[in-house]
Amino acid sequence: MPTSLHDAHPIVTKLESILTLSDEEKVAILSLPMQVVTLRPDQDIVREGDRPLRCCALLEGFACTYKMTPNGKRQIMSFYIPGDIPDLQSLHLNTLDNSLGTLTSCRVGFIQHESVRDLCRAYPRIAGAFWRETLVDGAIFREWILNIGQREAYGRLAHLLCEMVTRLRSVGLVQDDTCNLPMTQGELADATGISTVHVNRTLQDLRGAGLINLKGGTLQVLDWKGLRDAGEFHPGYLHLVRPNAAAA
Amino acid sequence: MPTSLHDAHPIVTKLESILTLSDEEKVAILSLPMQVVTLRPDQDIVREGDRPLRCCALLEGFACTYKMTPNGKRQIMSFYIPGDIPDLQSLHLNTLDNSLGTLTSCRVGFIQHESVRDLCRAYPRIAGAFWRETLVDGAIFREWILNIGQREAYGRLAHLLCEMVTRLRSVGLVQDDTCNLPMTQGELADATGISTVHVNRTLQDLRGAGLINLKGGTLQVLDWKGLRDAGEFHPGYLHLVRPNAAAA
DNA sequence: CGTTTGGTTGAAATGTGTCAAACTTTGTGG
DNA sequence: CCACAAAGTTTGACACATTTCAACCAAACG
Repeated sequence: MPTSLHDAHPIVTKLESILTLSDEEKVAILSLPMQVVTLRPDQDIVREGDRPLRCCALLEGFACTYKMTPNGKRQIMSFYIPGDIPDLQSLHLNTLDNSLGTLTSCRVGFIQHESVRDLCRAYPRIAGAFWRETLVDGAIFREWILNIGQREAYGRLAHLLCEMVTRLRSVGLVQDDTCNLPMTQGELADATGISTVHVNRTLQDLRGAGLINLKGGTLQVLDWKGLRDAGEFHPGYLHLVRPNAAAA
Repeated sequence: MPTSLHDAHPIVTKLESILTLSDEEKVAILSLPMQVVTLRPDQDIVREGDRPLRCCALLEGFACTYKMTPNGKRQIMSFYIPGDIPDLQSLHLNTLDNSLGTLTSCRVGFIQHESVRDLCRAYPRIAGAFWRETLVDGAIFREWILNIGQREAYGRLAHLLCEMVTRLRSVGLVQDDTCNLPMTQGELADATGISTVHVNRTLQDLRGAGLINLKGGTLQVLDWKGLRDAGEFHPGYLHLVRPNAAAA
């Protein structure tokens, strides 16, 4: 629940799910000069090898980072939801080592690196908050390594669904165990390192077990405990401030 | 090649492989109060769930971060070599979401979080350097996700070996295409998400193809170009300042 | 020198990938 | 609003990379 008008802004909501900000800090963040753009689905925002001079804040929609292998295989490294700043790392890493693309239609806000740097200089706690946000990203990458490396398809997909629901819930995008989850089975496949066909069969298994209802871009969790157990999901790695809000 | 005496210190060598530091900054880093300890192989330094008040700098030896699944499977997320600060993230993430353990006997230096914070306050560029170091860690995690998710065993191991050689070379630990690589096949298995048995067979394939010579904890690269191609290895994601020093 | 740890081998079991086709939904232009 | 195209989902049969189990061998170590 928003405690003030400012909380309505996705970036602040997200930062507040990770730590607490003073009103002055919130205002400072909201005053960042930002160029807001609407993008269509399946569009690249930045590409591997680019040397961007700005960051991209996701305001509405779903996006992902990915890399291609020489043989044309794609690995999705991370899904991004409203409030995330998927390429915050470009602030310190000059050359992007992955591409960032939309999954759905997206509203994004571009912020010049210089503006972010100024903000960080003026408000060291905000600098820490941004740093922390990139560290949580890293924690999610680590969990994905475990997920892909050690779990078979069934648990792997269950875990991914748990993570998405938990993250969406933390920014208020889950109602009644139901949320928007618009990625295609092919995209789920590229994220989990499973073939599209097998994702399809495994989702049927999850449905058959009465855990979920996933259709037409909408996910309904029918049995949270069951899904959590299937994916051995423990939300600690997301480092949320209010983990209670995460557990259904 | 060390350009001054200070470069002899692993932490500075490492930071300088990622960016350039002024002499004053180097001195400041070297003046950090540090408790140096020698640890035995296969010892935990910190564990998942801990809330450490200090960071751990690896001065000598090999270490790794890992997580266990409830069924006792282990996933190694990252290998660490001299100069790395494996749990720098704990500066901003209070609860550790992975364990950190030694692979070999290690010399490590513990630095209080407060000392690091003071240093970051006094030298914003160093704060940026540390931030950058955690971002490079994140970039490596992303590459591992791709490696585990999209490549089969042969390429996966080749890629891992390329990465280790490149990182070791960047801190001066490779001579004549030969370096210390003391992890067991079981550890390579846990890092790549392959069974130990299959790691064994795949290493034999790599040897049979004339790419490497790995025995008794020593790796010799016989055909760098061949190994690089097998693993589709491109070192960009390591964000090294002198990428030339990386290519053999 | 025995014990432990790590490496190697073979055979059988299996989860997952591949290929190819059909079906369903979504989106769009006439 | 229908018709068509495009995109996404579902299905079946088969191939295969990798796992598992179990045993044996080699090296390291106290």
